[in-house]
Amino acid sequence: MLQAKEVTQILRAHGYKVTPQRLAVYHALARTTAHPQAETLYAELLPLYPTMSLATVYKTLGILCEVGLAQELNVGEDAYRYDANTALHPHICCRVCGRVDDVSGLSLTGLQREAASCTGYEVTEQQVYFYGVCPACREQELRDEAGQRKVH
Amino acid sequence: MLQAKEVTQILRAHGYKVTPQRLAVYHALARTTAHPQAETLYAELLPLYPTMSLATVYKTLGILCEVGLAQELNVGEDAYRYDANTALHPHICCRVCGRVDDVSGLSLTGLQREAASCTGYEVTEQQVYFYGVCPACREQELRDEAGQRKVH
DNA sequence: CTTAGTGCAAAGCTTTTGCAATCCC
DNA sequence: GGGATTGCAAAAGCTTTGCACTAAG
Repeated sequence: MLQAKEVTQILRAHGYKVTPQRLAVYHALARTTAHPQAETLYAELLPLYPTMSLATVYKTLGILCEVGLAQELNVGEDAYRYDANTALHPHICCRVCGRVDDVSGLSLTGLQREAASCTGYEVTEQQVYFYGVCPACREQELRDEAGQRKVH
Repeated sequence: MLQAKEVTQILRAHGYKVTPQRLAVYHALARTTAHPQAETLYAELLPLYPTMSLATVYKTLGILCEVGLAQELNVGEDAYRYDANTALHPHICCRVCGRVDDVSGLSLTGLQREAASCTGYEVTEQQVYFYGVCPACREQELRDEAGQRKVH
């Protein structure tokens, strides 16, 4: 998570002005690992910035992605999610509760090189998504099964 | 690409009726490797099935994915794409022309197991997307640069 | 004959856009 | 002070839904 000073420098370096709204969106995003949607960030910011609008959140997220302060995720929901961690890392999404977590410790650089040689593309980015059931929901499922067995 | 007979069996096995529209959508999808969007399939089918509606295409694609005859892709566009190849394989998307190709020959099963052990999730599915510039667009870019040099 | 599916139009959502008022530099 | 940015409301797209009609089994 970068400090306001560094964010300011990066925005200015790309020709963007620095506004309280932009800093607020960046910090709200950088503070969490929940990979929020624009709407969620907006709801979080509204109490602190009562005049903030959802359109501004969207415009700001677009700029943050463009200058490399965030990345956009697409786990297959109706809405995009955003991540202030722009390092190359996979994400994993729980099919039961919908949470999205980072996966750290997987090496993906080899994959990108392989993809380039398989396809002839010049490969510049990648996204890896896993789907399944998170630890909390697995436990819940086990408890549900146990409960059902008692009933029968 | 499965025959109509096999598709019929699979739909029936899941309690779905078999209609000309459903077979048509499946075959239109299975015939191509372009990973079309719903709208594209609809436009392709309209001449042959003049009463086909876009809503039916969407509903049918939903069913095809549910019964395992197709999968949904999300390369980060405004619309979903669909693929009748349901084997686990990555996709690569050209940032210039937007085409989406299959990547074959990458082994991903190890990755899935690693992700499970890193996160504690039970991992059931995965999607891998690469982004870059396709061979045709790379050549075009080279030609454009050469042209520019002549002008100066 | 019964029930599911189709097709149309309208609604629902997320995201973008136009524009006057405001703020950064 | 000048030009970018904000915030509002409306628009734009994709996808879903409600419902009368039709077709599958």
